[in-house]
Amino acid sequence: MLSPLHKLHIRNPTSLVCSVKLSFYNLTTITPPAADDDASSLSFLILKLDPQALTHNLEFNSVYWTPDLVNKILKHLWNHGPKAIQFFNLLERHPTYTHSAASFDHAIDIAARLRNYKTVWALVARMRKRRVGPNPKTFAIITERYVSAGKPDKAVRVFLSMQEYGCQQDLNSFNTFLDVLCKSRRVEMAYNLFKVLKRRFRADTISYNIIANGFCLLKRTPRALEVLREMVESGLEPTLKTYNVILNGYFKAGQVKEGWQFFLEMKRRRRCEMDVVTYTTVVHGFGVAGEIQKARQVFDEMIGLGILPSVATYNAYIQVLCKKDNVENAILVFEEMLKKGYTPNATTYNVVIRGLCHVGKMDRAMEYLDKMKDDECDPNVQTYNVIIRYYCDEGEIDKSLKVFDRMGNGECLPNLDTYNVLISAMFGRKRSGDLMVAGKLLIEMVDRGFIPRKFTFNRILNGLLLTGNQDFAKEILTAQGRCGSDYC
DNA sequence: TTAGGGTTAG
Repeated sequence: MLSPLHKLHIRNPTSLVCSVKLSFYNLTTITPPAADDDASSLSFLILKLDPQALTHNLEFNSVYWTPDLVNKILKHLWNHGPKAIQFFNLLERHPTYTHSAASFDHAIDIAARLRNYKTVWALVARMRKRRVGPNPKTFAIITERYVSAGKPDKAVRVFLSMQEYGCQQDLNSFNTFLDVLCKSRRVEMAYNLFKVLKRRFRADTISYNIIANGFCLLKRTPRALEVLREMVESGLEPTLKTYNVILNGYFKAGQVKEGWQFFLEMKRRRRCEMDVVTYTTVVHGFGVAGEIQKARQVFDEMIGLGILPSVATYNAYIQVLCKKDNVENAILVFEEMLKKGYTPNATTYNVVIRGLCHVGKMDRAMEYLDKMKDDECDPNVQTYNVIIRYYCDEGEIDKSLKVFDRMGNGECLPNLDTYNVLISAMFGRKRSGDLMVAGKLLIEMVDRGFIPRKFTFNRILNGLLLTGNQDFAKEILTAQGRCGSDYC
């Protein structure tokens, strides 16, 4: 059955609205699960229309809304937070459809990323009122956002208050929160909390692995080993994952010799089986250290032992070949991967594209971008960012703007990095008009909920005042005013 | 989304 939304692939907003109305009115039966196309067409419509127009044009009662469709749309609108929240709120007034817990979680994540905590807590309250949450995942999201916004103390308070919101706390939520702190490099804080609460939550191997991995991320392998000693003393046995954490820790800290010794030790002790993650860690570790021969040897060894490489293994191997060997050799491995029947993912393409860009083969990088579409592997924001960045570095601003336009027309919205790279590039080239483009990009990014650095505002404002463009400078100042109260 | 391996470039 052809989706009723199939006609939405029209880039002209006016005709788009008409086709939506027509197709929605024709809709009488229950639609099949949301196709990606439906989600992107609806996202495109939501982006084009202001909320009022949306209420009038989008026939909410006629679309067969499902949590799956709503989640897909929220994902599409990830880099346009204000629109995503408007859409979510609009749909919340729907007469029959009610949001799922997962959709609430998405919306909460988006609001928290915009640092709009008032909305976050309002959503939590609504979630509770409708009896769909909040759940441990909701709190994982909220605490993670507080930590990454530089408010780890607030995150701890939120974690400790979970029960007041009717959300049960257990070892899982404890471990999740420890991991949130560790991943944001607040490892000491995580460790202190761990010491205080480990008895209450009956900390397990996973808790210790999380803390050890945190210290490894900080390249503090000795501290990680200390944590594991503590673990053994408390009567818990290390697992393969524990060993993989330490192995990775050595390589991350640049202790290649120690890593290799540890790997041999794991091999020697038969009781410790090794898996694809172990091998991927070592291939990547040697590669990053520039020891390509060793990386290749370990890669071959794993195949010889019958341990199947995963797509991640190939990605790691291809990446280090690009960086420390030769992009053509990396492409040979990419081709070999295809021959063996693997399906490359966006990361695979991204590392190859980056490799090509890095040696100035921009045309071939663009070919791979097209190839992604043919292979039904959607380019993501990182894909575009790499190409835009390298075009900018080469001074090919017009080409990078062309790629940027492709994003705007397609299914991938630019993120903070995209805007920062483009705006900086506008200052590298002393051409009249560039300042205006930079200013327009700046306003667009603010409208989409991104917060530019103060430096960026000042740079553009100074330029505009020097060229006597007072009116546009005022517009920029208004945009700056919309950046929130805790802006600095 | 209870833990371990793979994305930019600096």
